[in-house]
Amino acid sequence: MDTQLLLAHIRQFIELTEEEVEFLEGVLIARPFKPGELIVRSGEPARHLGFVNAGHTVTYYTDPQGDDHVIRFAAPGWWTGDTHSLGLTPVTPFTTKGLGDGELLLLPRLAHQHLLERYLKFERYFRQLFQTALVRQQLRFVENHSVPAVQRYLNFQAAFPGMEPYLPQKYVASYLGITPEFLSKVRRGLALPPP
Amino acid sequence: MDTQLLLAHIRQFIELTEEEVEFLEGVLIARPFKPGELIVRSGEPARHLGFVNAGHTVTYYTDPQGDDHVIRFAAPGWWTGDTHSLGLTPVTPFTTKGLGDGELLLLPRLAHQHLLERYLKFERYFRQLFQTALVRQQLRFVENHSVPAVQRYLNFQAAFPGMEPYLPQKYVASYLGITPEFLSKVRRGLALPPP
DNA sequence: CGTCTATTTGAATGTACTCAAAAGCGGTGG
DNA sequence: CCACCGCTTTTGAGTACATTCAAATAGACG
Repeated sequence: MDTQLLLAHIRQFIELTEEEVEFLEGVLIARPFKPGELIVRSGEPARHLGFVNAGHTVTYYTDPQGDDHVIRFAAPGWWTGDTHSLGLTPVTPFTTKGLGDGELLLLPRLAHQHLLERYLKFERYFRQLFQTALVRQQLRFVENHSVPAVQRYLNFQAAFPGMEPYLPQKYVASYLGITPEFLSKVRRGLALPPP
Repeated sequence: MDTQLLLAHIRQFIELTEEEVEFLEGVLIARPFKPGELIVRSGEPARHLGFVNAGHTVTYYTDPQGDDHVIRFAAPGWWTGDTHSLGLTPVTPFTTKGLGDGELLLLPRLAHQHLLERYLKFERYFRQLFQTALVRQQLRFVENHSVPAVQRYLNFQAAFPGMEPYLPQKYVASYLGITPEFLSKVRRGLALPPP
């Protein structure tokens, strides 16, 4: 199991001892995935947080009408977006799906709890993770009410350079908070603005 | 200084020793506020996280065009929404304003850092705070693209019962992601649906 | 190849916005 | 105490950004 990416990520925030690394590697589960494979399903009780080792993933919420709403994409070196999986409630309303081939490191919810109890230091790591994610999410929320869709699409491309080729457009549309049809028109408008 | 509300809030998540309580009370700053008073201003370097002891507050982001976008309201017993204040960057784009008379307990950014270094346990408290706030924010984000404004308004009333009388409508509108004019029309529509 | 899903395109529609102006409300000072 | 001033809320007309519905086209997969 290759934990290099994850360890490097953690070490950006806290220092790690041998013992901590070993504990961590003992509870992580390597989980390869294939294109379109559902890794964490909405409505399932077995939950874990995923760290992307290779490939890309999308995490989305399925609303009561059955429509999917993308919470976040993840590339190698990122955690997937299903923070709900770590919470107290038995089932998550989020689904995480593989895009293309790749591999995830799964941190089961219980292992996460044991990790935090045993090595309090990890609280700091996750605190910082959630804190920055929260601020980003707040700003993204504001953006969706103050910036038109075309600009949001351009901002998205600037924020995640090189990532778009791996993502189905319907998910990009959902991430931007618009319909796939409208994103198609937005793209057409950007492609031929001169006439 | 009355720290009862805050201590009770913290004790929902972690246990506190005498020493920790004393340290905390030593760094907190009681800050009464008057109607409309700006407590933490957008663009200012001096930053702190606020806990509401009495009254209500609103925290909003001011975009480049000068429009305000409400991130969150706070009632007694809640933290205000300016989590950005705890981050690394020198200035916050968020403003926190008093609604009516009230009092805030301010936790300065540096004191927050000392608190976390000295008593690692508080990392757990804030981790849980941010984690739940993040999930709520994610769900609120989705709601804004899957639910029409009228329903969002009703959801808002259900989620914060009894709070609306304290809040100017223009801020409620901003919280819902609509214009004040449109909220006015939404309310009129709800008031007289029979004809 | 044939099927299934994703994307594109177009027309009609709607939800929410902009702009403008009037009415309401609260606070302040004469 | 009341009149005035500024800000919030209401109302209306016209508009626009984005959606829904429907159908054609393009791609991916077995």
